[in-house]
Amino acid sequence: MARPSHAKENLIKAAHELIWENSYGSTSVDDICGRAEVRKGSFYHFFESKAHLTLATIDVAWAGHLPQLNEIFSPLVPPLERFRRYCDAMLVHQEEMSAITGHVCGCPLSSLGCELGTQDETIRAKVAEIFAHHLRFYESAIRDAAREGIVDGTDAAFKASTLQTYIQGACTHARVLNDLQPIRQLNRAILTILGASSTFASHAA
Amino acid sequence: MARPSHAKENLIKAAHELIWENSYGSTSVDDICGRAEVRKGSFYHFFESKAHLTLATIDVAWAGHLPQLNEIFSPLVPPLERFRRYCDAMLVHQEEMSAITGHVCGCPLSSLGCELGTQDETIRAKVAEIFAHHLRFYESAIRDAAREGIVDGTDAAFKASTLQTYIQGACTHARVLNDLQPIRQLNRAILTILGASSTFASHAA
DNA sequence: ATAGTATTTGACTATTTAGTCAACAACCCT
DNA sequence: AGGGTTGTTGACTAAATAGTCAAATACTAT
Repeated sequence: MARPSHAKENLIKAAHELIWENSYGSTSVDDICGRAEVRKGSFYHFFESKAHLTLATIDVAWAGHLPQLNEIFSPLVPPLERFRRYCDAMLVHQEEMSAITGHVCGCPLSSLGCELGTQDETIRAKVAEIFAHHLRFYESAIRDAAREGIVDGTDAAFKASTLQTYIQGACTHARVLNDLQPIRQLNRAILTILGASSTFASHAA
Repeated sequence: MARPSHAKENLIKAAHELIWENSYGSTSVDDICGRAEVRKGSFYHFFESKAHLTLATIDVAWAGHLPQLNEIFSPLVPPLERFRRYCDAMLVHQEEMSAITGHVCGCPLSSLGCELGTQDETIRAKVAEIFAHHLRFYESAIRDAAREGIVDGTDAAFKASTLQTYIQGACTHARVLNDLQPIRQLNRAILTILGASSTFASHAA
């Protein structure tokens, strides 16, 4: 071992920020190196290519996100409150990014997956895999809610995937409209989709 | 007047296809010229830049789409059937593109708006404007359905925007998963969101 | 202290990219 | 028929881009 370095993590952080704020296509290796304050030689010391760095970026982001998901979707939390907290956290996150960048940025994974979905199969598959993980959180919350009689439990899998589609739509839509409204309405829409009355919702919360 | 030409429309068609199939960022002016079989000088004779061509592409696509929307969402069509036809048309469209390209391509407007939302305000605004038009179709269908007692009519605007968010999510999600499933489930999910029982749905259809 | 290893650097190449331009060609109108 | 206008062409520039590499450097472990 020799010479400790923050270059690798700086590059990952810079890439994550730039791609999220702008796009994969408009973010050059030079841009990433510039923000990370790392020279290009170091970039290629740590990563084979921009695509490889992007994969690492996804891994690191997911590793950082999972503990939060585990906390929010903990079986100890009442099921509808899990969604409420999830939506709250997302709104806070989006508001922060919006304040920093001046734009609503949406979901980095979703935007990236959409942009590269037809072009880079490795990245597409990784994004899809992480979405599959999310689905399990939703599904188990729906089943728990069904057990408590708060929502109809038939076809929890369909409901979960409907929720996921909706959540992804809210992020995309917010970015396109440059307006946080779709994310503000997220929890309400989720309750609508689940067929849980808002009375129930405030009851659960 | 002099010298009739298909160059302009060829360029618009090529740009639309390439950007939809791949992405804005990965589609170069040379790519577009190549597919359109038009030389670069002609490109810049008709368009100031790639962004300007893209704007024209959106305009042309929307002009071509509007008549179909008017037909599908005609007040003469029973309201829930409008959505059913809309979903059917979308699925057919997506299946065609998927067969041609080998990938699920999603909604060109949505993908483009998402990719450029934070970068090109002109394009973002135009995409948002077209989405606003769509919203009116949804909203009027919901109101008509409410008048017939098929769905709850309180807050039709919220329901319409929820639908739009969902539809956009389905397109994005289908692209990311490279799977038509979210689009196949679209109509069912729309009925769920509207709170119309599937019995009602098949009744209306 | 120093040997070994991981990291850093900046200068380098080759390719792709957007965009320009002056000369040329085809068509319409009169 | 031929003048004016519009469209076409290909060669051009300048900038951006991904990626390479050999030499230098700084740390760690012994």
